[in-house]
Amino acid sequence: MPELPEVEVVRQGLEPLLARRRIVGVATSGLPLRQPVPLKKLRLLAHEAVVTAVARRGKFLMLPLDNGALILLHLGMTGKLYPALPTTPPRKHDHLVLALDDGSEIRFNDCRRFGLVAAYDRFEAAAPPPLTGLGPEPLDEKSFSAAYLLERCRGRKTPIKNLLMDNGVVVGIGNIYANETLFAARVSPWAPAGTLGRTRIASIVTAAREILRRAIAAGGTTIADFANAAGESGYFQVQLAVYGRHGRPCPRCGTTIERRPQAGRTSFYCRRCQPACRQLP
DNA sequence: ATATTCCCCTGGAAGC
DNA sequence: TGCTTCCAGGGGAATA
Repeated sequence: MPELPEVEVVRQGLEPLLARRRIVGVATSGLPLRQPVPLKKLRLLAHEAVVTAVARRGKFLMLPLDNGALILLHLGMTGKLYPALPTTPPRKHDHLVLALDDGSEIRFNDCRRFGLVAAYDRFEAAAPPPLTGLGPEPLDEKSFSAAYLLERCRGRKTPIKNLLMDNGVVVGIGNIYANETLFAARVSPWAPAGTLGRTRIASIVTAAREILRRAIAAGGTTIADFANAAGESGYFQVQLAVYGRHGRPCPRCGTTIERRPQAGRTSFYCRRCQPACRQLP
């Protein structure tokens, strides 16, 4: 569920609770997430170590430790992080508990278990496998530029939406924000990437950045159950133009929003604002 | 190499 | 009311 804005909102909420805290205990549910949770390695690397920061790369949360090690978290579709006291009753689907030196705990809860908890020692931490090969951060104007995206699209027949959701091209854009970005840029999700000219590509880059920024400012998008570190919902969903709005009027032209499957996910679009085959510069 | 298809898992909503 | 089916913000492996 969480895309870049939601992960960033979690990061912001988690930082004051976790940064500069010493980890004094680690516990897990024993159930595997996307991969098994490396309890022994976590205990070896994290016990009595201080979390120096709460950082983000794409949809990954990074907890660098003062001994050079790194804990990596990914929320998958349903991952949540919440603070608790040792006396707080555990919730169903808690899979990791970090006990801190101030007597509090940070718990990782993930109903569908598509999330990830990984740990890397000081030598591995420079290039943890899940982070290698990731594309630029979309909010970084230098690395995620029109020139960059144009180059990545060149010669590609794959639909632009698939490419936008490819974390090797640009990180953090999932199904919601890919749909919203393409609507804002007036580009069909099925447009072959290589057919888009500089103007369209530039609109996509600009629209993506603008929408992600606004979503972060709104606390993220809560469709079913996204919550920040304080357990609060986001409210960007009220600003969504097309995602989940099939059968309702396009906010720009009034045409009924349609939905169609695309590459295993659902695309929402306005057929009038985002005509399928339009060659533009 | 590149592009769909399926699968991991649980639970809520919609359909009958 | 109760049962069944479908669907979901991600990502990677297995197929074409």
